[in-house]
Amino acid sequence: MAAKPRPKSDAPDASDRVSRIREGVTAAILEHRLLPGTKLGEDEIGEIYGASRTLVRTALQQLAHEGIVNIEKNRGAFVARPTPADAREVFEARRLIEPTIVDHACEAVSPAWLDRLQRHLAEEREAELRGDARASVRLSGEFHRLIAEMSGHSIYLGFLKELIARSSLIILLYRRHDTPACGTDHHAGIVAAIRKRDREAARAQMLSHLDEIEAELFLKDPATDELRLADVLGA
Amino acid sequence: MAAKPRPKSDAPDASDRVSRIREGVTAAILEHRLLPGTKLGEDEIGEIYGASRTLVRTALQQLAHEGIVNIEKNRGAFVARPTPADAREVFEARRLIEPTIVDHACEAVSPAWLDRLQRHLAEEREAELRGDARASVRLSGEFHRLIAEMSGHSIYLGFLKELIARSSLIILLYRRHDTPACGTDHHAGIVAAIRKRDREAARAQMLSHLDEIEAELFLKDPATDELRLADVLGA
DNA sequence: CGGGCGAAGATTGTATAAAGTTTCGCCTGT
DNA sequence: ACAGGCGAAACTTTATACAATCTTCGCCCG
Repeated sequence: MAAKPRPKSDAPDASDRVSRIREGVTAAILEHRLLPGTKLGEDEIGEIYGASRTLVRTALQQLAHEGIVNIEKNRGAFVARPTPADAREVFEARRLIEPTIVDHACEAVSPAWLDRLQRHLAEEREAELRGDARASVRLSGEFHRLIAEMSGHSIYLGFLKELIARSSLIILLYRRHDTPACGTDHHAGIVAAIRKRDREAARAQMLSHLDEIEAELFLKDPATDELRLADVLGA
Repeated sequence: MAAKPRPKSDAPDASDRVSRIREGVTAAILEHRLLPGTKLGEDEIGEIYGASRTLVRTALQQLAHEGIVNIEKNRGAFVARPTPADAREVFEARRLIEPTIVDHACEAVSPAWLDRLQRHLAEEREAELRGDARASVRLSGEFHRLIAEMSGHSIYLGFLKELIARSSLIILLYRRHDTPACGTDHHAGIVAAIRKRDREAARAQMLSHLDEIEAELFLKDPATDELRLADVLGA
């Protein structure tokens, strides 16, 4: 009669070693410590985490499936370098999915969740105040993921995790100015709408928030090899 | 000028050995030759494909990420058994994403694509006529994937591939009657709308098509262990 | 005769070693 | 001096061997 814990396949924070590697590398990419194009050698990572290449390889394959790492046959794994076309696709998908997610989040609202959101906003403000760009980037993505968790839809959550990870890379590559990745004010507005259970307002604010993020990107179209090279040299 | 400078990480039909295993197992699951709950032993599969466990393991991990296989620690891999709650999430996601996909497909329409769709419809009708249930199930899913490919959005395509695979399992588990998985007529109607570039009609038809599929499912809620057992014995 | 304990078997998780491929430096020939 | 090719080093890929874990079946005890 056990209630069936049912850890499912992709337990969010499984404490096994491959998850530690995956989350470590993910954090490094999302906080922009690892730049797009960086080679991720198996020995190198294995040394850092004290694991054999078998585990590292598993973690890298998962990251490849999430789209933030490219694995080239017989050449190795590299931090992904999304093209402008990729960027447009990612943001189009987010504009489609995230309004629906906040909609559901409005129905799942509870004091515990509101508290959690409030604490997150405080964390974001704090990071922004002390000018910690890395923490800001990470927290900014976590806000969106938090709302997806709140919605209770595991499929949307899985999709969005992928989209957020890719977005972080895109923002790094194509942001015009060094403005904060997401406006904390927008996030506060979204939380306010959720608190009032105003689904329409929440949808609208989420949509305009995403539009604003994308508007700050400079998505030049051709992305020819020459321009790519120029990017690398400039970086 | 090279049309394909980068094969990307998840090439759809890479001809390496792990892809062969993955596609073989996927096909078996999607054609309902492997039933939910079936254990997928590593040695067993490795023997079949003449590969070592390393490659089998890689393939199984990919399938786990796609959601059609569950990997339980120290126990092995099993064909996934989606719950009714999973089923509702999958179809909600499809209702959100697929109308947008056909919308884009309408803009990408070309004689070559129309021909491809037409040939696919013929294949579906043929399979249905000769009562080949396995081929029908497979082709039915491939129709939706074809439209996603047509839309040109690789992210939507990736998401939908996952959703289609899970849908196939869901339909197997929860279908009321032995009706064909998808009405071929509906597919023909959708193609007609695409040909006319009537985006609104295409969206509407796709939506009602999905509604109809879900309506034929019997998503009992509790899914207690006793009922599960009854399912197995009945199958 | 039923239930619990325990050892044997089987299966997965992990590490290490062998094999194949790519890349880059170096050398030779023109 | 430069272009082209040869070769070694480094890396990924694949296979195999070892360790840890779970399952199963038999046996003993109540």
